[in-house]
Amino acid sequence: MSGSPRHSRDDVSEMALRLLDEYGLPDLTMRHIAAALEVRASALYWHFPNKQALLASVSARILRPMEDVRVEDMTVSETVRRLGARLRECLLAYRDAAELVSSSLALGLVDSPVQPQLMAVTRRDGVPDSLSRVAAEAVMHFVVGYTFHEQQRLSADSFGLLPETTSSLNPEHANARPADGGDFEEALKMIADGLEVSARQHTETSAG
Amino acid sequence: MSGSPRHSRDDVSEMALRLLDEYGLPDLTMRHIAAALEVRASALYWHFPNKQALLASVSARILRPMEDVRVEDMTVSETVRRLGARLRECLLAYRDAAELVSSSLALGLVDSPVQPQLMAVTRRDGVPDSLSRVAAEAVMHFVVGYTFHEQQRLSADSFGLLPETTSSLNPEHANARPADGGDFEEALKMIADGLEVSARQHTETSAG
DNA sequence: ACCTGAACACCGTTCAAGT
DNA sequence: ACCTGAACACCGTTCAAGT
Repeated sequence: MSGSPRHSRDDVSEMALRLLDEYGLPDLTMRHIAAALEVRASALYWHFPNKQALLASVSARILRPMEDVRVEDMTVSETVRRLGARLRECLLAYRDAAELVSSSLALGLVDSPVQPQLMAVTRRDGVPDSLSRVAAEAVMHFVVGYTFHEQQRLSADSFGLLPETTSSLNPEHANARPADGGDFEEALKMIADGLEVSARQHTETSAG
Repeated sequence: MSGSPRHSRDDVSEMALRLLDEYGLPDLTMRHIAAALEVRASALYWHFPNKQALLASVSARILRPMEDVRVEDMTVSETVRRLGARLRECLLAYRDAAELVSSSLALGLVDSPVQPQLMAVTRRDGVPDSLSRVAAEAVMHFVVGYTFHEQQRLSADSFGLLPETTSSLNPEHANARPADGGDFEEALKMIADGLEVSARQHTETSAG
C-alpha cells in the first residue's frame, strides 16, 4: 500500500499518548515511540527539538478537552469547581498523565488549563484579574498535585504493592491516610470560597 | 588518615543533597553520588534498595525544617499561611528541591509536611479532622506545584533561556504571565479563608 | 558489614549520509 | 522533506566475589 509511510508531528504525539496509556511514563522512550511508528529514534528529532518538547505536545493533547467546558452561565464558584473536576478527569483518562502534565506545566511548556475560562467569568463579575490569576494557579497546582498522588496510588495498587499499608488497619498512621474522592471536591470548594471572600473584600474596599 | 572510609545512610543522603544543590536533579545520578563518596555506584545499593528510596531520604532532609514551626499560639488561618510560606522556603533553599519533593510526595515515600501541625491547631479549635486533612492537601499540593514552577523559571533565567518570553513584551500572552511573590501569599490566604468558611459551616450545622 | 568489578540492558542526542 | 546508520556519552541495577 503506502510506499513511504512518512509521519507528521501529530502522528508522533498521538502514538506517544497511546504508548503512555498502555505502558506508562517510564517506558515512554524515544526508541519505543519510534519503533511503534516503524522508524528510528533519530527520525523523531526532525519533528521535535528534544524529548521534552515531544512530551509537551502530548500534555497539550491530554488537556485538550478542557476547551470544551462551557462556563458562560456559571457563577465564579461553580466555574472553579467545574474546571477543577474536569482537569482531574482529563488527567485520570490516561495512565501517568498527571505526572507528565505536572512537569510540562512546571517547565512552562504548556498553557494553564484553567486560567482562560476562569478569567472570562471573573471579568464578567468584576473580579480583579490578579485575584483570578492567583485562584487559577491554586486550582491548577492543587488538582495536578492531588491527581498525581492519586494516580500513583492507583498504579501501585494494580501492581499489588502496599498491600497492608493501603488497608488502613494501622491506627498509628490514621492521620496520614490518603484523602478519598469526596475530599477532592471539598478542597475545590475551599478554594472557590476563598476566592469569593477575596473578591468580596476587594469590592467592599474599592466601593466603600 | 582514615584507612576504611565506610559510609552511613545519612552520609549518603547528605552528600546527595549537596550534589543536588550544586549540579541539579538531572545530574544527581547514582554514579555521581558514589564518586563524591569515593565509592562505586553499586555500593549505594547496600544502603538503599533503589534510587527512589535514596531520593526520598533527600526529600525528608529538605523538609526537616518544617518541624521547627511552632504553631501553638496561632489561629487556623495564620497556621495555614505560616506552614505554606515555610514549605516554600524549604523548597527554595536547594536547587530543584521542589521537583524532587513533588515526586517523592506523589510516590507516597515521604509524609505530609503540613498535616501534623495544621491538625494540632484545628483540633484545638474544634475543626473536624476531615476538613483539616483536605486543607493540608490543598496547601501542600499548591505550594509544591507553585514552587516547582517558580524554581524552573529561576534556573531557566540563570541559564539565559527564555530571553524575550519572560520580559512580557507580548500583550497577546499577558494572561499567561507568571504570578509574582505576593501572589503566593494571596493564594495561601484564599485557601485559609476557604477553610474558615467550611469550618464555620460545619459548626453552624452541628450546633443548630 | 560494607564494598569492588564487571556485566546487562538500556537511555537521549548528534550528524553525516541517503532518497 | 523526511529518514537511516552509526556512534557518543551516558544511565539504574544485579550479583558473585572480596575484605
